[in-house]
Amino acid sequence: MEHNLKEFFDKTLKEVSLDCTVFGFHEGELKVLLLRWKGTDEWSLPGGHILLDESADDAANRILTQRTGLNDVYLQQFYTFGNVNRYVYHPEKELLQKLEVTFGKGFFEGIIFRRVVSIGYFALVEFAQVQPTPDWFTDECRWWSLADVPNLLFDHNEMIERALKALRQRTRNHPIGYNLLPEKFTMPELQRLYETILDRQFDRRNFQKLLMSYDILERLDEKRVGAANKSPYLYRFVKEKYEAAVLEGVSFSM
Amino acid sequence: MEHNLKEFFDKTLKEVSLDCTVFGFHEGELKVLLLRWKGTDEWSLPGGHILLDESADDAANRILTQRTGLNDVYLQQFYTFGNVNRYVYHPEKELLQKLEVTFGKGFFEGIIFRRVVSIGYFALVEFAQVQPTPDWFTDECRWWSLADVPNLLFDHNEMIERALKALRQRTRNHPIGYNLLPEKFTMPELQRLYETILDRQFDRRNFQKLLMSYDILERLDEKRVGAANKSPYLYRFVKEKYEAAVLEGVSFSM
DNA sequence: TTTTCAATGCGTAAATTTTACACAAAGAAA
DNA sequence: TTTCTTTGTGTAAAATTTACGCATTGAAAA
Repeated sequence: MEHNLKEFFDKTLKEVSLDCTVFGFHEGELKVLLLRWKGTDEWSLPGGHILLDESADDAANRILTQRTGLNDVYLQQFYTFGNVNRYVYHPEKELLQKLEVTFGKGFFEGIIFRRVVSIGYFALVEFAQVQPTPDWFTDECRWWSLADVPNLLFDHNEMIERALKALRQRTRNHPIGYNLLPEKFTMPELQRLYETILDRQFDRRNFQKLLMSYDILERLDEKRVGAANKSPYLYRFVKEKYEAAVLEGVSFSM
Repeated sequence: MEHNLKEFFDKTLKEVSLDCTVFGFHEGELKVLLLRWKGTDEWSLPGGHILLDESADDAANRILTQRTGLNDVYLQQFYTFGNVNRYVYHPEKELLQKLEVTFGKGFFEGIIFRRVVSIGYFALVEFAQVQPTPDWFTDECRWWSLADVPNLLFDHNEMIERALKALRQRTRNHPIGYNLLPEKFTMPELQRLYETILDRQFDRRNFQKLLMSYDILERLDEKRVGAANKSPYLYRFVKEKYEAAVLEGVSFSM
């Protein structure tokens, strides 16, 4: 490098992309949004490239909006994936052949399937609000239960694993739920969310005590009716207090 | 994008770099390694590009070795900087002019000073072991006390801030010190390290109790002599136990 | 209509963890 | 020899976290 700058520069990496692990919570399970590539059975995370006049965060937001129809979702960068072999974990060659049947021979020449560095984001969204929308490379976009996620393209299984770790980390230091639950919810539902994310059980009374101590929840005069048991109260986050707690951080110490 | 893939692709970002915040600990202060650009008074973090056959981590290690002479330093990726304006925080234009005096007009054309995404790493090194070494763009490399760091080029001040936050976060969840202290050290020295990183004071007795509870330290039969006070014992990390604690994590709960 | 069953609402005591705190001894410098 | 700074050491109080049981509700089943 020291002797020929331009020569060195030609030997350096010239691509960045970005991939999002979109978490939703439904029927007591964490879900992630996956895309099926055109003419194949291969799935991957939603992702894309950064435009020249766009920050990485803007790009993540744009891509998220395109895939979910939602505008203001919680988005957090958690890791940048820069392994040399991150594109050869899985049978991409066959994938490329299948894709060329759909898109035409040589279509991807020098465009995709070169090695790139990818910035990993995770998003938290309200499951019911999402309109899963495939992109130009894919013809299906749908939720998968975390437990059922198949072998994904590239290093996307590792991405989900790391995203989950980052989500757990965040859950231990910040309030969570405003982004994943509907406006009104019961205390047991909130507890189930925490239990699902952290993969542990908590004592009902201690959980309620701790969450109420954050002073971000308001108990409503409504109850959820319909189930074969005592009707639980509905709660709602007090937005300003919740946001203050997000900024300050809280310790979920169970 | 949906209609012309290649056209879209031309509008996307094509550069990645990487910058390292190298932390050392000396005379009770945290230090960072900075580089002064040739023919200027402008300083920046050490950084560089990723080679085509290299992972991001490998690149960080290579760059670190080049700047410090050290081989196995603790390195951790903490954030990827992707703001649109990350190259226009500071007066780069004048910088470019000054650099062209040194390097020749047009030398950097299309090579540096375009917008790039940069992966931020921080490194922890043993201060006394480092041989600060400038790179091809710079003619000085030296330690700066964190408190004295000047206005840096690009978004490097923000990088250091975030690196410090990440270091604090790590210090709260993992043992630290093996990477920053010499082989043998006293308990008060270790305490000062923690106090410096976390910017707080701790009670001597409680600190010792907590650190010893991690079961990663061995008290030697030696003492540090020379100071005008009672000679403190020397301690050393038990490597295997330290590494186990790094993997498992410990909570620094003071 | 009555009974059953699963889930909810609610408070206190025990255990653990964290914090606060003081005095005697060492060793160089004055 | 005295002074001064820093070290080594343990216990009690406070705060936090964990454990735990019973009466009530409401739909479903009998």
